[in-house]
Amino acid sequence: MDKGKNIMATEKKIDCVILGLLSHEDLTGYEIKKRMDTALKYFWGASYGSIYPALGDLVERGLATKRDGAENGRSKLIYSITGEGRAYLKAWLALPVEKDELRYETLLKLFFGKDGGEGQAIDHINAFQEKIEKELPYLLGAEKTLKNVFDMDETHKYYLLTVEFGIKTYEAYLAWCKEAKEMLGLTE
Amino acid sequence: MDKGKNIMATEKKIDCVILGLLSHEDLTGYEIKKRMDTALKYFWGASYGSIYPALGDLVERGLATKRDGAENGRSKLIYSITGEGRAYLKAWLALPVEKDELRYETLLKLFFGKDGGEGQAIDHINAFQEKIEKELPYLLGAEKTLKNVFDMDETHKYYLLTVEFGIKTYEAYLAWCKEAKEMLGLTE
DNA sequence: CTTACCATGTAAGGCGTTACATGATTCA
DNA sequence: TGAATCATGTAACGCCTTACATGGTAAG
Repeated sequence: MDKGKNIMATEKKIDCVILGLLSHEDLTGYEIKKRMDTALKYFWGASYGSIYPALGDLVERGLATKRDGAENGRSKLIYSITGEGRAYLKAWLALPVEKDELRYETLLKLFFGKDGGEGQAIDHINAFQEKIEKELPYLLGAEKTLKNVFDMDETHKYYLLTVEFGIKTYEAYLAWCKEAKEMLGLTE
Repeated sequence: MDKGKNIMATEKKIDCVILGLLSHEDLTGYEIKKRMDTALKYFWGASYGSIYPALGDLVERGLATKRDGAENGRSKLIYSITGEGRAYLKAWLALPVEKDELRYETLLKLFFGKDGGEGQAIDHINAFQEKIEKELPYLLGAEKTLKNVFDMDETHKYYLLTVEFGIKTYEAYLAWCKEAKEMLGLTE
């Protein structure tokens, strides 16, 4: 229940992500979801079903505040981080990382690939490759954009770091796809 | 509820992993867990709390059978895959991959790294790097072993494929760690 | 003799997704 | 006028981990 130096109750990751986003700018739940689907998508995801309840919690616990930001009849709730929220975020950032987790169904299917046959294994690799090839350009685009604002905003340097991670791993994935198909092709 | 060409009720991944392992050899629940903690650990994990109940289900559904394999007083339940189990596994392998998912808390903390400061960001990167450096030798060892049995057993070719994936990505991770620290060091 | 490993399981609870429900506005 | 996007939320359910509970054996 208590992990030693950890003073924080139970840092739910969703809370931390939201607070992190709010620490940069005020946002609506909808906008938070959009950030998750773009900037964070390569290493973290969340659905409305977890975002909205979390926002309610955050406000209740005094880590964020909610205000009405309706514009010409379109209802909108804008959230801001509080001082306590910033303190909470800072405390979480100081804690060591608990878990980095990768769950690739593609690798699972490949591991048992013998039972499905070579052609099927290659199909799975191709599907994987296409997905990566489709996403890589977005990362490359983000890299270019971010490098231009490099010394305009410190925040972007950290963002760039995660983009570089995505690019490097995606490129490694593509190299693997090529090799893997060759390996399978050799013995057919 | 129904994903088109998918005849299978709801292919729970845990069932598929277990069937996959059982398709290679008969195993106890304990041994299945060990496989997950070694060979599969780089891309899939599971706890006893999910393995044992799943094994029970599999037997109930006729996809596996259970037999007593007690040895000198040590109780042991050995599971085997059935013909239906093999058919189920084959059907699952033929379906397209639904989701490959990566959740790296390290990247999350880095994304919001500005709020924690440069030193902290570097600490997180170093911790990540150490973890990778500790695990890479196991993958390299597995690679060597597998390459020796390459044409002895077709099954091992597929296993090798996943090991190569691990090696390639881990090497990319290490390259990124180096670059990331340089990037942070530059502007201090 | 005690630590590590072998071995099986359950119960509670956490965390999150999917699907549902609703409704306004903007753009083509 | 219809589709896409903006916008907020709930309910059901699924899936899994953690912690608990138990007990035998092998090795040092």
